[in-house]
Amino acid sequence: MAAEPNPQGALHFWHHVALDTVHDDDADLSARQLAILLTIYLETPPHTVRGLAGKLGVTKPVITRALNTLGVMGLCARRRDQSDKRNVLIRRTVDGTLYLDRLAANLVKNAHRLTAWNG
Amino acid sequence: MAAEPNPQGALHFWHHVALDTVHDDDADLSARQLAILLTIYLETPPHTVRGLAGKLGVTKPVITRALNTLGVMGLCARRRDQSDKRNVLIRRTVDGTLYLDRLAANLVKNAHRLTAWNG
DNA sequence: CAATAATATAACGGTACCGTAACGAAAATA
DNA sequence: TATTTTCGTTACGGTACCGTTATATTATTG
Repeated sequence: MAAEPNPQGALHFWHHVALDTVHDDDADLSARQLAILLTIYLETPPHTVRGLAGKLGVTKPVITRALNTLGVMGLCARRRDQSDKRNVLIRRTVDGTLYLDRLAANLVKNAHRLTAWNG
Repeated sequence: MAAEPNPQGALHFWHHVALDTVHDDDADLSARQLAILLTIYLETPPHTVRGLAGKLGVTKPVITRALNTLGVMGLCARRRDQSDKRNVLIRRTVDGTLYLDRLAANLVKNAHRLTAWNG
């Protein structure tokens, strides 16, 4: 097998990850929602609506709506910033951590396909 | 750096890929649509609505709607099966190939993050 | 204190998805 | 030939997203 990731392997990798994601319908997040969720969990706090909107290059209502959905799913939570009450700070949750743990496991499980010359 | 893919690296990898995907809004495909597209391009033809529905574990109208969207985007095309005119066969297109080429390049570009111990 | 700016959200119209159910066309079967 | 089965699509009601615009709340500035 090849040692380096290659385009063909990358597509097979993505294919299996996507099939797993679709199959065990954990939560059908859009690309934007997932990008927001990962930003919250991987980048250093604090996270605000404005900050997330700027980082993703979308408008603020997009972030508000995504946080509504993610909040209902229990994947993150909101809290008023007490030092500047215009701000809303986004907190992580246990369920969100578990969700990303499952996603990470799915990725690691399929990672070997990246370097395969065919699949 | 670590030699093996690990959960933390996997999430950072996915984060960068998602941000790239959101930023250059090539086409905002859902997880299902992308799974369908990859199945069409990576698995051996012929592909039918029923076959795709079974493989992804979804209903046929889901496939029909996804093919409508992918067709409008030019990422795949439909053709009547002349030997059994109830069937619709899904064909690949040049634009679909180019789209997946870009996706693969994005994945390969970020693949090194999978094995990083932190990001 | 009054006026302005900044923040997040709500409201609006439009679009697209979902699952279920019904439908027409074609094939298989009796 | 008449009936049943299979296949893909359409229709329906419901939900959620999008971008734009307007609003309420809070800070800041004059």
